[in-house]
Amino acid sequence: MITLAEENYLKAILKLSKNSEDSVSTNAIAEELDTKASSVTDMIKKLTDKQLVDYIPYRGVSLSKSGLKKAVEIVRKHRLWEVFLVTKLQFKWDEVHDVAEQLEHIKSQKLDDALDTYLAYPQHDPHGEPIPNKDGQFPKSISKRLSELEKGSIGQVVGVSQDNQSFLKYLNSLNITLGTSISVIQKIDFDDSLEITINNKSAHISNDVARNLLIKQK
Amino acid sequence: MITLAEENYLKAILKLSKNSEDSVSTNAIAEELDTKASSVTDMIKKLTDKQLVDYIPYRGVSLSKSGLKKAVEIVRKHRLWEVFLVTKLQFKWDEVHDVAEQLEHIKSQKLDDALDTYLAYPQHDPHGEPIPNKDGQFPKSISKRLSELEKGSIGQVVGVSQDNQSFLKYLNSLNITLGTSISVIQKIDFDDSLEITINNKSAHISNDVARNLLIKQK
DNA sequence: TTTTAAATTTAGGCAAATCTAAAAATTAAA
DNA sequence: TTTAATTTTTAGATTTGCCTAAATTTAAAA
Repeated sequence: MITLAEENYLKAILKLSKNSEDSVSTNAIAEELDTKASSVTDMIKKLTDKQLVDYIPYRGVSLSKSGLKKAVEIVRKHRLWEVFLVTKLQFKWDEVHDVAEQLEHIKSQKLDDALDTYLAYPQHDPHGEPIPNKDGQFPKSISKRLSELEKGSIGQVVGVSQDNQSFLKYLNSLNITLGTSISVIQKIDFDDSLEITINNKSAHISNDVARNLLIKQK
Repeated sequence: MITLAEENYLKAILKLSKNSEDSVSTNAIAEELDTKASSVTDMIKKLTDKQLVDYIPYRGVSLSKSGLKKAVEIVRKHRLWEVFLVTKLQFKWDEVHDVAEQLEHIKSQKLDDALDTYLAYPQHDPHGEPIPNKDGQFPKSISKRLSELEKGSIGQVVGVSQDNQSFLKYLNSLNITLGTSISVIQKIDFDDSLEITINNKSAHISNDVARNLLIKQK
């Protein structure tokens, strides 16, 4: 049996290895989970015993095959529940995270399947993040990060790659939501920030924000 | 913050005090939760510290006002989720218990409310058990236990007061489900068992079973 | 009313998941 | 290439929820 704490570690490792590829440092996990490095070392040993991760002391951890499968499963459940909350229960896209964080740990294969069917096999969650299918395959991405677009490009917001409350609230304040049309006016070399127009009104956003906005180009 | 284990104890105490009224014995709780009496004593002390129960050593426990509120809230969530699973996700009535047992611990007032609304404020779960409303009030019962009916009475099954898998499977084998028409042919004094007809086919059931069948009389 | 049986509590321990403080290993800097 | 700084691990504790075995209290029986 895999515990709730273990599931959260697997999820964190998956998230971190997405950005940097391959093995993840103890400190990075500690920060992600808001805990201490020593606690992470302890838990990693347990996960190693269960063969959910590969671990070389002082060198970092990576998910094993079964660990990856488990982690993807949790991500899948998280995103399916987010779809449920928004499309069926009328939650706003910035209200779903904490609840989905709990629901993702419910253990029932039958429930997962039934929910997927009920929601008509969605491929993206309310933030535009891809939902892996039953076999753990992610749908092909049709989007780029706003930070990767050329000057003069035009596109629509199809997602975000970070769903914390404060980021989503900031987007709301900029009048950016799913479907919002954005064009790149100017790219500032100095700090990689961007001059853009949002529904034809101009604005200035940091690279940090641009990197987390997923755009489907016109 | 109230833990998962604590919630399960509150629920157990509520369930047990429903049948016998007032204070509940350590042993009864241990049996209900499939644990040891000494563990129960430990936990009861914690619940006492949190003022969720009233406790007199060697004399038993009862729910305090806030403990009762909490316990009813959990029951409410359990039953709402059961309705969801059956009416939206097409679960069978004997498949929902274990999953609802997990879902009942999700903490989100907003979710509870939204689910209730989404399900159109149901008053009974798929087993016919009453669902308390937001304020903890149970709907008035329109049913009697089959064991309480007079010889010659006729009625329809509107619920069961025990939703464990084996009981529900037994009912299925007798062709008893919600809405099934039952009439009492004979009451056997010796063991309080009953001769009945189920959709006009005769059968013999124990008092144990009859006590857990909720009937709406014609 | 003693004695016996049953129920309950206490004492002492264990595993999971965390922490702080100290030690060891790795990386960066002089 | 030593030294210093950073990262990581180990050691030793703590809390939660549970256990077994022994002691205590209450209830039942002789």
